[in-house]
Amino acid sequence: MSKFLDSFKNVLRSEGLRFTSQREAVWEEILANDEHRDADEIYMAIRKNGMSVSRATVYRTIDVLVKNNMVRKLDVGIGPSKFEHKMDTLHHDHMICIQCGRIEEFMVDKIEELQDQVADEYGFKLVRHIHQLFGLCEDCQ
Amino acid sequence: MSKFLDSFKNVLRSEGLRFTSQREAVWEEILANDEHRDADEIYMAIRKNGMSVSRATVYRTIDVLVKNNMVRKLDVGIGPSKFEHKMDTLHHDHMICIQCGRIEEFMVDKIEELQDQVADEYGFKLVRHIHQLFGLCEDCQ
DNA sequence: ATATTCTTTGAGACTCATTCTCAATAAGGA
DNA sequence: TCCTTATTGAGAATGAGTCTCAAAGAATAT
Repeated sequence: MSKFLDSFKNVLRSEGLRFTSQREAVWEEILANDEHRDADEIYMAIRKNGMSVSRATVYRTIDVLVKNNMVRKLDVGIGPSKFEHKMDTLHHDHMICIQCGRIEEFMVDKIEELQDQVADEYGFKLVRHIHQLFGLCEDCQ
Repeated sequence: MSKFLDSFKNVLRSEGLRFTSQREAVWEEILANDEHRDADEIYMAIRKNGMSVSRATVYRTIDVLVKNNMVRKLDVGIGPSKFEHKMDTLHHDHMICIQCGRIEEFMVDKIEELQDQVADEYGFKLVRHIHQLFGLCEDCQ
C-alpha cells in the first residue's frame, strides 16, 4: 500500500488497463527494493511473499511500467535485463563492472545537457537514452 | 584483399588463432560495407558472394573482432545486435529512431572527456561504453 | 612425404530470456 | 446480477546466440 499506488492506478487507467491484484503485487515488489533485479528475481520475491503471479504477468506489468517511465530497464550486456523503479530517485546512468557485475550509478548534468543539444542538432526528439560505462571496478583490477 | 587484412592477421596471431578463408571472408564482408548490419545479414552477404561460411563461424569471428576493437557491437533495443567495422572511422556514438530504425552517428569530445572523468572518480578502469540516444527522427515526429 | 597433433568448421541441437496462445477466470459497467 | 471485455497462467513458441562433436584442415615432428 505504498504512496505510489495511485500513480500506478493512473497509469493503468490512462492505458485502458484494469487494476488487478497481480499487477499491484508486481508494482509493490518493484518498489520494495532499490536494487537492480531481473524479471525472475522479482517473480521469485513475489512468490516468497505468498502471492502467486505468473512470469508472463510479471513481464507484462514491467512493460507497462517501463513504457510509462516508472521503471527503468537496464541491459547489462550479458544475461537478463535488470529493472529499477524510478520513484523518488533522480535520473542517473550506470557504470558496470564486466568482471563482478557490480553496478554504480552516476549522473553528470553537463553530459545530459550536451546530449540534449546534440539530439536537437540532428532534429531528433529524445525519448530515452542509454549511457553505460563498462569496465573494471576497483576490486577487479 | 583490403588494406586491413594484415591487422586482422595480426589479431589472429595474437589470439593464437589461425588465418582461414572463412575468417577472411567474414572480415572482408564486414569491411565491404559501412552500414550497421546484424550477423545474419553479414552471413547472407557472404553466401551471396559465393562463399560458404556457417552462421557459427560468422558469430565466432565477429566475437574475435569485437574483442580486439576492430568491430563495434551495437545493441539497438530490439532484435539482433548490429555490427560495424572501426577501420578508418572516428569514435562515435549512436542516435536511434525508435520508429523507423534510422541510425545517426554522433560524437561530442566533451562528453567523452566527462565520461573518463566520472569513471576515474569511481575508480573504474573503462573498457568500453554505450551511449545511445533513442527518440524520433525528423521524419517520424 | 607421412604421421601426429591440434585447430577449425558446420549442421544442427541447445539455451535461455522473453513473448505468445488460448481456455479459464475475474473486473467493471449496465 | 448479468454481460462484455480484459486478464491470467501454464506451458508452448520464438529467436538470437552458443555449444557440440565428428569430419576436414593446418602445422609440426619424424
